[in-house]
Order: sequence, then C-alpha cells, then structure tokens
Amino acid sequence: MDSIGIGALAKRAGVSIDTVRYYEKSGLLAPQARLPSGYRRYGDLQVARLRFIRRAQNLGFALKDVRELLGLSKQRDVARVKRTAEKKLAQVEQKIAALERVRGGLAQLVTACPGHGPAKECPILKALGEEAIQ
Amino acid sequence: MDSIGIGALAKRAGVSIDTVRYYEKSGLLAPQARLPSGYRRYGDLQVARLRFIRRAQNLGFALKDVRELLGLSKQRDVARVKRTAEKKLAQVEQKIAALERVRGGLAQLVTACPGHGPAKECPILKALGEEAIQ
DNA sequence: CTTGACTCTGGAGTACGGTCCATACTTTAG
DNA sequence: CTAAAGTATGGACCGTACTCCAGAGTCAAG
Repeated sequence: MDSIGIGALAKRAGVSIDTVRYYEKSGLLAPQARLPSGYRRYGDLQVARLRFIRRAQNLGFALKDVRELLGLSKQRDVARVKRTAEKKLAQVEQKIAALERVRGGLAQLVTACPGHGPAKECPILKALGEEAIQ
Repeated sequence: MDSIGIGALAKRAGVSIDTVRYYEKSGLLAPQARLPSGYRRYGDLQVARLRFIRRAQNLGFALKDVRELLGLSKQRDVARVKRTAEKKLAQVEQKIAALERVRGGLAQLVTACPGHGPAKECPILKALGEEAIQ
C-alpha cells in the first residue's frame, strides 16, 4: 500500500496531527480512505493538497478562501472556474495594493528617522503621535 | 474642564465605546481621571494616544506590538523604535513579494484559460490538480 | 503475546480583537 | 423634576485557527 497514516502526513506537510483533523472537520482535506478500525489513510494527492493549503495560508488566504480555491478543481463549469479565478486575482491585487500603501508609510518613516536623538524628533513617533501617515 | 467622556473620545477616534474599554483592559489606554461616579474622563493626550493605536494597527502592528511601541516612546528609545519599524517593514515587503508571485501564477492561468470547452483543457484546473500555483 | 507507539472521538481551552447584553446608576436638557 | 441620553460593571459570545486532553481502541516490532 502506498498510503500513509495521519502522523506521517502531518510530518510530511509540517503541520500537527490536530491541524490535519481540524482541516478535515473544516471540509478542506478528507482522507483517501479509512481502515476498518477507523484509522485515516492518505495518499500523494492529500499530501499535495495539504501543502497547497499551507502555502495559500502563508500567502494570507484565510481557510475559507483556501476552501474556495480548492473548490475550483471540483467545478465542471469552466467559465465559472475562470470567473472564480479572476475574482481571486482581483482580491490578491487589492491585498497587494493595500500592503504597498502600508509599505510606503513605513518606508517613509524609517528613512526619515535618524535612529538616535530626542524622541520629539523621531518622525515615527511624531507620525504616529500626530497625524502624518499616508 | 477640557476633558471628555468615553463616548466623545470614541467618536473622535472613530472606534466604539467597547473598544476603548477593551483597550483599557488591555493596558493600552487609561483615562486621565474618573469622576466620583466612576465615569471615565479623557484629555487630548488620550485622544492622540488612541489615534496612535489605530494608526499603528492599520500599519499591521498587533496590539502587543502597539503596546511595545508605546512603551518605547515612553522610554524615548528612538533606536529601538526605528528597529521595530524596520522589522515590520521587512515583514510587509516579504508578504508583498509572496503575493506578487501568486498574482503572477493566477494571472497566467486566467489569461491562458479560454473560459469554455472541456474541463480537462482548462489550465486552471490542471494547475490545481497538479501543483503549480505558487 | 506483550509492549510501546499510534490513532480514535468528543469536547474543552487558548489567543486575538473585539462585540453585545443586562442591570443599574449618573448626567443633562427642557 | 422628569425623561432621555450616557455610562458603569461583569460576563457571555463571536470567528479564526488551532491546541490539548482523557479515555479507549489499534498497529507493528520483537
């Protein structure tokens, strides 16, 4: 058999066993099969899927977003798949734009701050304390 | 008296009264004083501090980071304030870079997908079925 | 067969950042 | 003075994403 148990799966994806079970409960990752004893068995597809989940999460997708992304592969309607992907792309772009604004504010402050001297001259504290960022 | 109540404070900072009390409980914002009745009174300093908290939060600082920043500003430790901001900036930049990779992958898929035809020829489904999305 | 490692289930607990509620008291406008 | 608006407290509850636990059953090696 080329199937593995929950412990091995967890190890291969770098998550905890509890997390795997939590994902299953959340409808993200079902085992390939169960032994008569109830033990979960997983195959390569599940390993890939679990890694996909983790990567998406690391990129800032909430689990419900991940569920949606994964749902794409189940849809037969190609047009709808494309629309969903486009929506997700738009969301990603929005997220990038928001983070770029944040970066701009932070970068400005960091370059303006000498890193020493009296606090009243620190532009970071000034900006936060008064009204500058944006 | 140039002091205001919790409702006015909340309004001036654009948060809810509950949030103000939550921040107080979290050690972020104490009232200037209390009336004999127990009513909280706030001054300009508290308004500024509350706005500081909100702006820092908008820049991606968690409340515990904000607590740290406020502590640093009290200590007038400008060097550490700058380092904290730099660390946060680096985190933001990493996140942007990762999202840009995702955007690239998604954009490629969206433009390659005809939006019709058999599911097995949809590059989006292909990519998800395998493991292309970075 | 025994032992130790592994896994099962259901449920509780955690951390974050609030939000809402009941009940009671205070302040303010008219 | 009265009524409406504001505020107090303590505690429950929310969603997200886990994390831990008890008690019981299962599997794999020697």
